[in-house]
Amino acid sequence: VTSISDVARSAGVSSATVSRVLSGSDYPVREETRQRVLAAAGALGFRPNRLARGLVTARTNIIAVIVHDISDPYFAEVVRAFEDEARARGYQLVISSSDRDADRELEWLELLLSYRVDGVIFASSIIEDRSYQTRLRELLDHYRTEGRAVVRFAPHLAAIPGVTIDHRAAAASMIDYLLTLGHREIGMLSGPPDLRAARHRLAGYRSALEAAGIEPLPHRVVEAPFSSDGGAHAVVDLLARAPELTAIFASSDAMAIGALRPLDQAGVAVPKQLSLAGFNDVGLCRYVTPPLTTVHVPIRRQASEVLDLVVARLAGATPRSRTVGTEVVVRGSTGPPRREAELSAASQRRLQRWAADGGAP
Amino acid sequence: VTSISDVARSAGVSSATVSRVLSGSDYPVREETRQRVLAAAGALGFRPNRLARGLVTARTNIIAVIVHDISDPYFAEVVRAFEDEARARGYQLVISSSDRDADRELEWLELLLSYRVDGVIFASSIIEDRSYQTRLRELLDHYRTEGRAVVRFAPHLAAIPGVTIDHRAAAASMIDYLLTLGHREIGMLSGPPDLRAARHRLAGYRSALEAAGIEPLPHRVVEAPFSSDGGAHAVVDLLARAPELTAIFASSDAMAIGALRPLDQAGVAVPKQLSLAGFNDVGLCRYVTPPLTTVHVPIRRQASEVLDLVVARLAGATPRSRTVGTEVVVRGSTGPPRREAELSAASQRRLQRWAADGGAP
DNA sequence: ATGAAAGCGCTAACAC
DNA sequence: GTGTTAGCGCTTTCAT
Repeated sequence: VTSISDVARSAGVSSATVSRVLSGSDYPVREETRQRVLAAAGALGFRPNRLARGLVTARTNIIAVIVHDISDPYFAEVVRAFEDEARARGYQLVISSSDRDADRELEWLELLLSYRVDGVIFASSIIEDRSYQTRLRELLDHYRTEGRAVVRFAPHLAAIPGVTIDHRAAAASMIDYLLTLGHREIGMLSGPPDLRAARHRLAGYRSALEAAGIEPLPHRVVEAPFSSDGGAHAVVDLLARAPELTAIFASSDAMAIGALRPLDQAGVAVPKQLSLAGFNDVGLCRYVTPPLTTVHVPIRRQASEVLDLVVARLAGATPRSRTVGTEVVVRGSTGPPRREAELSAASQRRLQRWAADGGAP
Repeated sequence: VTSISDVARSAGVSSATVSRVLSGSDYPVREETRQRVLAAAGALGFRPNRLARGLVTARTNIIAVIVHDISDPYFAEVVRAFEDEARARGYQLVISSSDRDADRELEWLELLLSYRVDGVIFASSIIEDRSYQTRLRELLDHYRTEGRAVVRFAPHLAAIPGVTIDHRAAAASMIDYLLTLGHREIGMLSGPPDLRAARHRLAGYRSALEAAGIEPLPHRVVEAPFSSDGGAHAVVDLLARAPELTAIFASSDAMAIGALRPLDQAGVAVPKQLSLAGFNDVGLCRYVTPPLTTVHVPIRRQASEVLDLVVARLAGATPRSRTVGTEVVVRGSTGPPRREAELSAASQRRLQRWAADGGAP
């Protein structure tokens, strides 16, 4: 209701002076005048209108982050990290779940552009879809020409600068660890094949096995959504196809945690009869039973560096992409392989029954 | 880069006409003219500047939601629900984690006001702090006079319309259920006492016990943060003080899930030796071991109704608050009480040791 | 049905 | 060091 000219009148100065004081400009203003403005603004409870400011400066101090699904614990942690880092740099965060829906994501990017957000962070892996990528490139051109920052936190368009992990190497490191434990029959709960991150992790699984002289058998991999539900159903499928497995690497912690449920129900002891590992190291890994061995991803550091890239881009620099390291965190869900060649027939039956019962707890 | 006047020129009409066509106004425009405008806008790839629009209409189509911590699985689900509901109504969502920090929350409210968000949803329980509440009321007055919507999803200022659950009754219903199972020594892992939701749940616990003729003993309640970490440490404390407990009601699922860890480590079988129940029914409850008995909260419905309130407020109505029901969901973490009076000395020692080891998994 | 013009609240030249 | 003024891109009277 109260505008800059009200403050100006009240302080007996021009609106330009008020703006210079209140916008944090480094324009010289006499100390006494400055105090008068500040006092008037305080007395009037003045809040500058950010829309008006954004309209003239073409900067909003808003950064958008696009994730697949904010309700996924991993993304929730990621968003939180971004929020803290953004705040520390004076930016606000807008979030959006794309649900891995290409159209929705594009629609969002257009909308964000019309809100003149300063930058967009892709925290979700790129969707492998031709027409999406073409449209995407067009939009990104708009962002570029307007001097807005586009940065990636996940494997996305290579042209976008970003701070990512090496999903392939990270997955391979976990497989290497399982090999060290003595496992040879290792299966994988892979993520959605249209997501680059999922494909990279799968590639890491395969290459690590090959490097150890083990053929990566197709029936030992099953694809599912990155969710607990996905993991729960997928593990039943996988063990039906490949009862010889002594270890399973899940492409996400959520999947691994989901897999624990039917295994527990069917009396398959983890890690005694079957080792299970996840990916991401969400906070929850420490709290499930057994605590989950997983690939630790340094989310906060990654987020911090991503924000640095955003700031650099906005300052006109052309920063280079970086990769941050991951490491295997050993907890209770992995151990040496069991001696028997196959999971007991009884366990297998119980697993099937669990699935037949609709996966009830 | 391209503005409404570019479109106007290209279509051979005035910018007013373009605005009328593109802003979805119901102002009459000849069909042929409308088509010409649409074609020109399409050809130019025109995106209206939302800041400019917001500056004149004083509406941004942005709704802010304030939660305590987006990385908490419960709030992550809540935010997701809001996101979907907001999108369905043509609004965008800005989120903010207040971390239960009064100053930060107030700062946010000011900032949101300066961004001219159409509404604010308090998804987090009010902080019991005098000076905070005074400042809060002032700010809310600003929101009111500017015709912006402020709605609550959690127990907050009673003056704010909202859709909430009855935390007291919900907690009592869980205690009633435990009583039905035969428990008499029931403890509680309560949340932060400065949060109204936590206090309401505690009150429900007490009143349910009293109604059953059981004195609610103070040493059977321990307060902790709503997190898994909080629950893990608190359960150790609680059982040290009250080894006679046969059941524990945790004020949040995260706490309950956290509590499972030390219990498992110490060999305290859940529910055989100790029943454990949570609150909220986050997706994860189904996947922990054992699956968690908890109070189901209809988040999506609640979120949907909250958005309805927001829309109603923005339309000038003064909708009334509503309460939605909750229900006890029985899963595997609760059962009849054990026969022994106390937890075994060995278990107690192991619990202590777990804590002494720094709560390592 | 359409256009001209006056702002919305702010910043950024430019003048003094 | 301070004030004047011209927009930023849009919506909205008010004419016509």
